[in-house]
Amino acid sequence: MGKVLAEKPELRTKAKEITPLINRIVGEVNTLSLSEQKRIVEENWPEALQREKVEEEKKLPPLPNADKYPKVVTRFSPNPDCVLHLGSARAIILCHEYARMYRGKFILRFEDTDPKLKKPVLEFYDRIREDLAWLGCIPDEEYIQSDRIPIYYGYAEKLLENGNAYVCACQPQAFREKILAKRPCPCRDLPSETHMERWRRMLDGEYGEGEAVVRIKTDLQHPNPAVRDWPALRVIDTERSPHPRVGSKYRVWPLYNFACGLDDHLMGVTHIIRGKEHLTNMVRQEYLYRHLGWKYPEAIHYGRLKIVGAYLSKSKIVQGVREGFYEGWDDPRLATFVALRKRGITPAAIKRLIIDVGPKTSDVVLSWENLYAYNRKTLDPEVDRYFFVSNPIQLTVHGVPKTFTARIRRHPEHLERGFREYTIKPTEKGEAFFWVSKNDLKNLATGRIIRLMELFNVRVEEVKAYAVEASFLSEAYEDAKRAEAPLIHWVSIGADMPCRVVMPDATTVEGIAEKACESLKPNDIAQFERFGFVRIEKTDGKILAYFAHK
RNA sequence: GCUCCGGUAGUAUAGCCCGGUCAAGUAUUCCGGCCUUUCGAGCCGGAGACGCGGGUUCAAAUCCCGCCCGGAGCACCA
Repeated sequence: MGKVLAEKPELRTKAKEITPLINRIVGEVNTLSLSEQKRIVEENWPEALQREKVEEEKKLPPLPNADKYPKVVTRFSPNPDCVLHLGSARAIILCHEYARMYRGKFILRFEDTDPKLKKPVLEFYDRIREDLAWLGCIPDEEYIQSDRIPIYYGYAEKLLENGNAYVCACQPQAFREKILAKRPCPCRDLPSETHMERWRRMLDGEYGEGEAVVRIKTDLQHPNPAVRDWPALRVIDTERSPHPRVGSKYRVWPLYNFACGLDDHLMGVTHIIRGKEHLTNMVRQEYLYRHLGWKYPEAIHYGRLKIVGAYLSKSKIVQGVREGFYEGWDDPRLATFVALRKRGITPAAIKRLIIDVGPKTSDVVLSWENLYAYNRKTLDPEVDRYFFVSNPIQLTVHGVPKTFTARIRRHPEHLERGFREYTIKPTEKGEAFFWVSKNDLKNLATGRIIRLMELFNVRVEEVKAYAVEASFLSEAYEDAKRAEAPLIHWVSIGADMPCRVVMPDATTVEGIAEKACESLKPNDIAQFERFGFVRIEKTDGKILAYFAHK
């Protein structure tokens, strides 16, 4: 029914007449058997059974009103008080991606205007730049708000002169009561000369912390009390709380809405992309823009992003690292970019995940599986494969008739990457020794036939606590296939090297890797077959690796 | 409490503005099969969702109303 109307919209007005007709025909068709129906369709409309497949890379929805601006400008504006983590990924990647999509500009702006409560830390300015570079989101321009204080002062004075702002010297509590009652505080209607005078005194240090604040006039009747006459600049005792970059040079510091509001316009930002916790801030800043005769940029407020089991709260991360609960900013339990990088999670995977999630306003709780799936897809064709035996136990094979040479491809689809080669030479008694994983013990029951991958087939004769005895069976892979023997990986004793893998929960797995892992370098990512993807951290004699995922 | 948002399979997303090719598409996950010297990848098949209740309409994931649930904001933080 719907299909008919969709294809022939001119029939819609006659919907009532058509309904019984269609019902009758559908009824008739349904009396036929399924195969009968299929046959008729094949005879008359064979093309109807063709299903086409179109798979395309997911793209971002278009930016609102992008064509109204000569150049799209976005910005990412972190407070340098922590390293960046997955929670920031949405802002960064969306801003950067949209800027690229429209051949616009992507700005990095450090919002370091609170030397007291959210004190910036010098090391993070660079760490944030590094995180961005790793993600491939290099800013076109960079600003630091603590360098721009005089600019903010200039606008403050202008607003004070015009009577669009005032210096409020009320006790915070007294002001609160007034504003909640939708009444002006005593300072609000004082002449602007008085406010200019008070402003001087703020700058001269005659007011202590909390004694005076510049407020932007809004609407006292506004339904949301948080919007009414919001604070724009306050006094901070920078002798006691010096700013890490400019020390105690300034005593009056702008607040978020003032600095951010001014800068977005001053830097020509056309599209603000930030979390929805800033929704009220947009309402507040719109008053500032009105006073200044500016047009507010387009704003997109996306929802919060979480990932199961990981803290994405800066304060928790900072606290955990400072107290030594975490090994550092790159502790594998953390969802910071440095931690993800250490584990071998690629920027490409993060980017695809964020684009997949898009800019919508509802909150999302991501599952790691989604990230892993993208990462696996990126890594699988790229990285080489090796054997790593976790929880090793010794396997002795008896009756090995000759010397075998195993040549194993580094990657099954890329022969040009070469081989790992091992010569298995039996002792005089015909024995050969291997490391195999205790995890495969379930396959090692007595009498069971198993195949050592790319080598030969054996029959398990005896399983002891930390050793397995087996006898040589045959070489041909086909035998193993016929017997439906499990394929397990192995490391030849003597052609091995120790290896430790740090898991995402910071526990470690001890094991033995094949000798060919010598060619791995720090930062390489490898696939340990039947174990998972790992990033190599250290290789001096003993390998240290971090586990990404299966 | 007040002021705003939001709710499609386990997870994420498309569709909603402009009702009908939606008995809801895609990715991942899980389960089977094929292929393959990995439990990986690939291919094929299957499982699994419109928060609830009313209304409007020939027709509702889509429009309207009520409810439920979730989130954010309510700082001299960003």
